[in-house]
Amino acid sequence: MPELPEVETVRAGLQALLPGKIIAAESHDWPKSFPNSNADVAAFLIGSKIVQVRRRAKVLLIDLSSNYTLVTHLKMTGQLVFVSKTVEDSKLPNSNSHIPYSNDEVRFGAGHPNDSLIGQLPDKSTRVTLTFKDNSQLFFNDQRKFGWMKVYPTPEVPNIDFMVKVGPEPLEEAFTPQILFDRLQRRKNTSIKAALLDQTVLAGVGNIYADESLWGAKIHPATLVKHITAEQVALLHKELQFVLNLAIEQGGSSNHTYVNAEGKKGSYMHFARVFRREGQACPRCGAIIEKSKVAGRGTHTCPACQNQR
DNA sequence: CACTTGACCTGTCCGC
DNA sequence: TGCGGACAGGTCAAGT
Repeated sequence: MPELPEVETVRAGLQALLPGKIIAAESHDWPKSFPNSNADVAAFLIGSKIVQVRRRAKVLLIDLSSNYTLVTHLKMTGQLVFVSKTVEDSKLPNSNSHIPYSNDEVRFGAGHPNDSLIGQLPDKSTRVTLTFKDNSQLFFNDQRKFGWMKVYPTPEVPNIDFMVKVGPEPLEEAFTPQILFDRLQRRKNTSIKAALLDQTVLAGVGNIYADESLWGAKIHPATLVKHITAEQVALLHKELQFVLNLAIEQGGSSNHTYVNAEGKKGSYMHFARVFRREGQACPRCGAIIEKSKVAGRGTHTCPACQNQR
């Protein structure tokens, strides 16, 4: 589910709330969602304080005072929900209120199947629960169970296989059009869409922003990398940064309502030009947007202004 | 090595 | 209302 902008939105929100929290307990109901052993958890998590929340590619890194890091991948349907229960249900002015929590509750991530469950966590999709010393909680919900949380010694994080292989961050200054061109050369004989989705080429791009940036650059997603010119790559570089920055500004994309730390909803889908807009008019040329399959993924294109070679 | 496909899971939607 | 199949914002392990 989440791509770079969504994970970055989650990171910023958690960074504003978690530092200083002390972990009092951890529980999980699905071993693959939290593969570390209970003994490890007790030793590395319990009693440690959250120092900071970082991000690399689509991975969240929660650094702890114990010099361990909680590494989290949300995959398709993962979300992190922070709940600070500062008002007891019984103390609410109206005890029948359907708003059992204070405004401190913040829900991060997109795609939760039922937003009415706010205030009723843990729920069916809750895989991991962290309870802090002040009784606030962090829930890792993940309907499809693809995501995971693992604990690593902080100094070893850069040596995790994924971290070693993952490509450059597309929004860092060091990321130039030339670097994008060079990185793409390792996937010369595949489609540009498959190359963009390959995290070893470039970090953080997924299905939405691949389609959106390729539309911006007027490149058909099925175009082979070897047929794309340096000029096209330069334009794609620009469009990637534009789309990712806009999405971060909008708090990410979501088809279900959610709010980030500032109380804003993720509204990039409002700005999407092709993604999930099949059957509608291309905002650039008016042709009808089509949906097909490229690199095994649902792919949205304008048949008129995205040329294929 | 590079590329493609299937697997990992649950839930929803759509056609019969 | 039920059932089968396709599909969903991601990554691995296999296969060719």
